[in-house]
Amino acid sequence: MSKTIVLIAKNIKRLREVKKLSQKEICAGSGVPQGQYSRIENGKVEPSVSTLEKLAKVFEVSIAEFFKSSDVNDLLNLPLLEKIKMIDKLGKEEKQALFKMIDIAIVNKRMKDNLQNLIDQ
Amino acid sequence: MSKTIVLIAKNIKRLREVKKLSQKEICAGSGVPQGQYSRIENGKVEPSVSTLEKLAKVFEVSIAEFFKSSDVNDLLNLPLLEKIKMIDKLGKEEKQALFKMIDIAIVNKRMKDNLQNLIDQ
DNA sequence: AATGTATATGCATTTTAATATATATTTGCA
DNA sequence: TGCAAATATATATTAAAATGCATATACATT
Repeated sequence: MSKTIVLIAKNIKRLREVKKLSQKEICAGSGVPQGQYSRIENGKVEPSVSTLEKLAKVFEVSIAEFFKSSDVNDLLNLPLLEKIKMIDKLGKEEKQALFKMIDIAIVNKRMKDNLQNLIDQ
Repeated sequence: MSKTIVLIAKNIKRLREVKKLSQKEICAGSGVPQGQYSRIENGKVEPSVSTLEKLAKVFEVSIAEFFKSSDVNDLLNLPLLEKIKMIDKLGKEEKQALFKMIDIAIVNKRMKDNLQNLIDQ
């Protein structure tokens, strides 16, 4: 039982529960047969990308959402962790200043990426 | 040719180029045969989750990375929930400006609707 | 307990990715 | 240009998901 399949399974089940929908409804909206959907929610199969695509549509999320982990242990392996820990030790003002800079960086990066894409097309 | 496959293909190719590695090297590190890897980079196949898992490992990223788009059109088409999440990441000023614009839009719409009602009567 | 609804499982068939292998094609460079 | 490495493609085989369908099991409501 792969870690990733379990992760996908949990995320999909959680999303369905958040929306308070039955499997039947998800299946009607996505075209995925109920039997197969059940197997996916229970991590019995490795759903294909096209299946995930259909499900992402009814859940109104990006497929990336299915792969996001909220498990601390997974985050522990990220190289970023050390940095985050250090940020956490900073004072209130330093932290706020840092976060603002991060935000600006993100926005700028996204704008740059988008511009680049437009140029490339 | 599904949009998602192309997205995955582009992301994987980009990641490899960033790392300046050959397909051969990626394949040695991941266990994915070179032929198959080539097909993936060219959007000829829909890679399975377990294949993506292997690749994510050598690229040192989360699988979610493969599904992220920096295309403006895709950002515009993101499901509402995703958009809200992105808004949430914006800086204070950007957020306030955005909310003001949304308010104005709503007010305008309401005025238009009311006018229409008066006309219809 | 009985009934209806939701979810899980079983099974045969179809479809498609993964693989191994070989080979063709492109690309970079001396 | 010509060679070598990198990348793309071809084919046959294997493995696993998708599907349709049937049915079993769990869950709730009266």
